Amino acid sequence: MKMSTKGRYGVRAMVHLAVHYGQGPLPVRKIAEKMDVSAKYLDHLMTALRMAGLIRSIRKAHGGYILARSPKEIRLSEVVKVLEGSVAPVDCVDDAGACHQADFCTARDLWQRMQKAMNNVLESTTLDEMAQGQKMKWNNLI
Amino acid sequence: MKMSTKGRYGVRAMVHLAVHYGQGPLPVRKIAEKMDVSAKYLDHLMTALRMAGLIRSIRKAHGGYILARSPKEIRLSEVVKVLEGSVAPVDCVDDAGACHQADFCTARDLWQRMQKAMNNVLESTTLDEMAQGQKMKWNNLI
DNA sequence: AATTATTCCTATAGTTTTGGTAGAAAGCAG
DNA sequence: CTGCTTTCTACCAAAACTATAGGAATAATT
Ligand code: FES
Ligand code: FES
Repeated sequence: MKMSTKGRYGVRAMVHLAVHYGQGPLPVRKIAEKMDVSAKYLDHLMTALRMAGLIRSIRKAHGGYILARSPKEIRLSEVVKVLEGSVAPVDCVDDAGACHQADFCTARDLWQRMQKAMNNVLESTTLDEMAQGQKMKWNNLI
Repeated sequence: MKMSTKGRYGVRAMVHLAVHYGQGPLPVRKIAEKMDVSAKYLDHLMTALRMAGLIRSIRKAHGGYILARSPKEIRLSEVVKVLEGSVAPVDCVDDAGACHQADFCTARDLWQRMQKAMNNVLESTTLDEMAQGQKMKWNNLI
């Protein structure tokens, strides 16, 4: 039940963009530096986020990425979905055909309840909330 | 956020054992047959479940596996934990040292809420409930 | 027009995890 | 001692993950 670095890095990068929302574009290099991860790898994740319409790119010197919408209007469920795919713990939740005996399988009910529980958390959290929380943590340092 | 076949097969195998609880041991071969998966592979999972103390083996002709405790006393959280490890979506939830900046990371709060949500489902479900549900589905066929 | 900092595209590759297979040893009821 | 089962150890192929690399496109700035 682990999330890959795609989801982990991607969410954190989006929080960075949310924290700097309205302050111009943020280049991948800088985000990667702050996060202490490979910029070249983060590149790929940003591409996925861009193609999903969550961020926009400014391709030039001193360009970078900005959120496509206000942080208040981006739910974490969208971000995770782009990077990890559905949060279904097993495929038969989304597609009954994935398991042979799906119609008579109690386990499936359990997976469904798990998915619902996770989705509930992701759906009820916005990037703005996370950005606020992040700023809090930084302020407490002073 | 996918669960591997370990968790998927393992949970289903445990439900089988719960359904036949009190009716003597069930050999891996039969369980695998019912589930339509490789018996040799299921072997490994049963060994893990045995070593965790969830099932007991009877090693002889017409032997097999039985639940170590009543199905009412086995929560799904235990089963999943044995096979998938912690349900933490990322390692830093269980071990703050896993991420460099864990103390100042808002994402970690999100992962923690996700874990809690999942755990809540798994903790509040027993094997007995699943066995009852499974019997229901079968009865409805008639 | 050249410079420059950036995204964007495509390809490659090492490592780990997954999902199995194989074979033989050990236990024990009958 | 035979037959059915678990148990142990080892191995393996394919997929997924986690990158890395090199260069082309873009457009503001000089
Ligand atoms: S239907 Fe997919 S695990 Fe049972
Ligand atoms: S602390 Fe692990 S993702 Fe932030």
